[in-house]
Amino acid sequence: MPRRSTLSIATFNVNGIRSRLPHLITWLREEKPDIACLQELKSVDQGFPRSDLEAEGYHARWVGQASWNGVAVLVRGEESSEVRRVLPGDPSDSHARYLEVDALGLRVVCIYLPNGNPQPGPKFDYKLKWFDRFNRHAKKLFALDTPVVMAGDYNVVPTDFDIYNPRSWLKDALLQPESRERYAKLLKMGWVDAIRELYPEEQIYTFWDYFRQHWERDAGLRIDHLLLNEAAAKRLKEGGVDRWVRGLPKPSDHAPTWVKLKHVAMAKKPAKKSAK
DNA sequence: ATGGCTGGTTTTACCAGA
Repeated sequence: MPRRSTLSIATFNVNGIRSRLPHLITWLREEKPDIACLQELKSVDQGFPRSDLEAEGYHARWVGQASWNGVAVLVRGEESSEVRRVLPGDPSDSHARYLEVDALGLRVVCIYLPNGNPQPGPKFDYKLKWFDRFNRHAKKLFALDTPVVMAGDYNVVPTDFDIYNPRSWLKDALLQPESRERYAKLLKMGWVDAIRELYPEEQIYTFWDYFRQHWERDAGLRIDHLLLNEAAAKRLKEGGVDRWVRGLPKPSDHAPTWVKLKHVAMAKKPAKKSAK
């Protein structure tokens, strides 16, 4: 296993893992995240490119689904251990949107929160219900002594500062007060929005839609988030957005977003006996 | 108010994304 002084954890909505595999591999080689949470695989379990990623040195766990959704966690040079692959609270929910693992001394939660458009409507109702279930579970996770990182596509623009211009998005599910209230509730629990913590006064975007040359005009939204519990927030060193990946030809509409945490000791050395 | 673009499937037409 590679020696690590810091741990980097990234989240990347790939928008189709098979069509994005070349970009994903280019990015993994260039940035070498220790842990990568992926969303929108749009692939059944059998279609997941496990061996391609293993050839790059990454062990993967994933939850697939035909056509839509799908999440995965990649760990460089080490296996993760699965904690759960279903968000608790609704046995009838069959969407592949959640994966929770232990890896490299961290608890890592990878989420693909429902988009919720159009709103109002059943999809928006589903979004809010999913969000409520997530918040209930997040409350339990926050209490862990282990550092916890909840990373993913939250499909929420937390404030008007997190979008180039809210005007044409006012009716969108991503900006609704009901969505924002639930995100704010997480922060109120104590979860630290790592990117906002690091850049309190900069406009940071993680998503640029494919329309109207939004990328070229840097008309973006910040919707991919990494939330840290206290133990993780204490170790926060840096973070950022790998915008260059959004600039590649035929890109995902999201860019990888990441944090670096001071390394978590994996095992304590036996205490030295005092020399008295 | 609409549509602009993209990936995946049900493929030359659709759904969903955000």
